[in-house]
Amino acid sequence: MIIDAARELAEEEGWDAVTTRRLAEKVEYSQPVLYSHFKGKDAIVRAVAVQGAGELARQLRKARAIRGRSRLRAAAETYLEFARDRPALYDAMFVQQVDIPFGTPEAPQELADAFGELLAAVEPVAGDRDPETLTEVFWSALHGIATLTHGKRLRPDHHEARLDLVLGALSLAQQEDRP
Amino acid sequence: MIIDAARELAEEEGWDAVTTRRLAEKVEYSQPVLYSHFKGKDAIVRAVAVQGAGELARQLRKARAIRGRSRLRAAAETYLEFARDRPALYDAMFVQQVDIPFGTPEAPQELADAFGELLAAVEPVAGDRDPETLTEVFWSALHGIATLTHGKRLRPDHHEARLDLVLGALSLAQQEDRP
DNA sequence: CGCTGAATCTAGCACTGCTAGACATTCGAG
DNA sequence: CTCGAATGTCTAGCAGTGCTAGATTCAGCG
Repeated sequence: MIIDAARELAEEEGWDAVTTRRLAEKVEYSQPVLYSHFKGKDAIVRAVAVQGAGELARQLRKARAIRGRSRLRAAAETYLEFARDRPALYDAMFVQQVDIPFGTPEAPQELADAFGELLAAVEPVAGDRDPETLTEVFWSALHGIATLTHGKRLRPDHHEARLDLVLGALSLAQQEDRP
Repeated sequence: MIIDAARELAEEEGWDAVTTRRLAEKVEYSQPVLYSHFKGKDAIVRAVAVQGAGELARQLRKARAIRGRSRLRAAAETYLEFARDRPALYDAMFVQQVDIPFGTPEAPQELADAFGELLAAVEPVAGDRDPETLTEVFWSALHGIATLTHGKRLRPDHHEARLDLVLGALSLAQQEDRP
């Protein structure tokens, strides 16, 4: 309930508006109650982030239904749409430095799932390249585009072209298509 | 002087430690003096960011001396080293949402210069791809790697491999090398 | 000397995350 | 059925934040 309220508040007015007092007001409890359920504000943000990762993994999984050549594109578009449509959620997951363990075994399942979905989309085009490392590169490119776009640091009307270039550069098939 | 103090404080203890009071103490003035020179804390951060962009542009320019096939690599390594060695500066420039105009003509010269350096490094390998858009993609990939690495979200011991994959994917030469 | 205007200061506002201690309610043992 | 203990919640407060109003100091100039 606290997590949902925090997420809604962040999505409506941004994380700056998520103060312990406003959050307490929204869940209709007094402020200190939050601290009996979470260690602090960071822990709440972390919980929202993990929940968001589950949501992202689910959406990527749906996109996975689209097979064949456009599967990498489907994953990329899904990822970028998620970042665009849920900016506050994306922020908590990947921008704010909430120290969630990532690579390690004690990383939340939701995060591992999301990465796994990306990996599954990348694997078919990996060729002789290491799939995990290539997925990290794919993810980095998407993350860079997502955050720089959100910060209005890329030309807005070249989004499609950028995506085409990323996919073209990463996928072997496209490379072989080149004359 | 205020800008330098802010940058030093941020580089030593992170942006969280940069409060108007501590900053005032460091420059040996009282707090309100800051507001007669800058509109607010954001303006100070923005000034530090612009200064940082100039620094990045200068380092990229030095790297430009290295010609030929490895020029793209030199730019990428320089960029990532800057992000790694000056994390606070990088944060102000590209992570915190300080609303600096980016694409528009009234963007600070320093930023245009930095982007221009990346563009110059990308152009030789662009082929029939649009150089500006490809530079945006290159930048996004580097930015993604920089921020995800800083947030401990990528496997630390695969940095070189990731860089190789990015350069291999973007450069036409490498593509033609492929059997 | 007297004045003006710029520069600087002290004091304070409304807010933040977080916590100590008081209070109420509920539950289990006798 | 009673009564102590445990649980949950509250009010009040601390130290810190960005920012500002108003008082004060001090230089240069007529």
